[in-house]
Amino acid sequence: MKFSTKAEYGLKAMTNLAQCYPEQKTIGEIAKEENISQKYLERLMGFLRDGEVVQSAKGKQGGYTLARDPKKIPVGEIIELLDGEIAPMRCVGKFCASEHKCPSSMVWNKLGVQIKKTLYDIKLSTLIMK
Amino acid sequence: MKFSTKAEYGLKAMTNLAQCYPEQKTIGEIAKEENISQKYLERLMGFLRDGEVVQSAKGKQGGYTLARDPKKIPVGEIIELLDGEIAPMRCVGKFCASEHKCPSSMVWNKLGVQIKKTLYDIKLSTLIMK
DNA sequence: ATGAATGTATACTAAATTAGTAGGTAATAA
DNA sequence: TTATTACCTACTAATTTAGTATACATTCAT
Repeated sequence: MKFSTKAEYGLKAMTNLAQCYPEQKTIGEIAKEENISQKYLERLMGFLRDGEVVQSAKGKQGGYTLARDPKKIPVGEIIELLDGEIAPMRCVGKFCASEHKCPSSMVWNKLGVQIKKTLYDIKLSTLIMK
Repeated sequence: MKFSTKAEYGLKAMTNLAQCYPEQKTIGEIAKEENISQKYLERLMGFLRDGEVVQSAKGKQGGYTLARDPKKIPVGEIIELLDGEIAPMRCVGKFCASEHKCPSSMVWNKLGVQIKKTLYDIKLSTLIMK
């Protein structure tokens, strides 16, 4: 199990923005500093904006800022916006032929809850502490 | 972030074996009960055997058993054997152009440690408790 | 010994996902 | 009115995942 670069890039961009919060920055600046393809980052920022963890300003002098204080942005939220739901339980429901009698049906549930909790307990602010 | 079916199938097989521990079972039985392609599972079990979390007996009357008590098998170990290292820090070293000055260089470290801890704290035995 | 049942190994293929590119449109401040 | 920025959609390349095919090796029961 690992993170996609989507989540990696997204988190990098978010920690970058957290470090200048509440100032704004352009995608170009972030992409350069974090060594990410600007075009690709543009798309990723779209997901983060739709998820309301960042706010954007269009036009000249435009850019991005965090939508709230880094203390109130859980890392799990960022990851889910980019990578989809954390630790989904695929064996449940139609995927599980034995319909809820699958011997492992509770596995993903227990596991998912714990991982989710871990990732939601870590806040963006924690990641930029020195 | 999610689990691959590799990890899912592997964990299913392991919890299945945990439920009959210390008895053994054939790959065929496990594959049928868990609704997994037998051929594919054969390959996955190879990784688990190499990682010494299961033991195999060849030939007629052969099969698989857990290599140790389910209380002593962390879920994280199983997942790493199948999916590779958990939460690797891709921005470190050669992947990071700014060489250790990358503003997010500590992100994956902190995050990886926590996730790893969570997954290593959950034991196989926990997953089969009713 | 022999044969059936089991695990082991390797190579191949198909499908899905990820990562990235290309080329444009829309909005805004100077 | 122009430069700068965000925003949008379609396309492509690369990688990974999932699964199949085929053959071989080992062991037990008879």
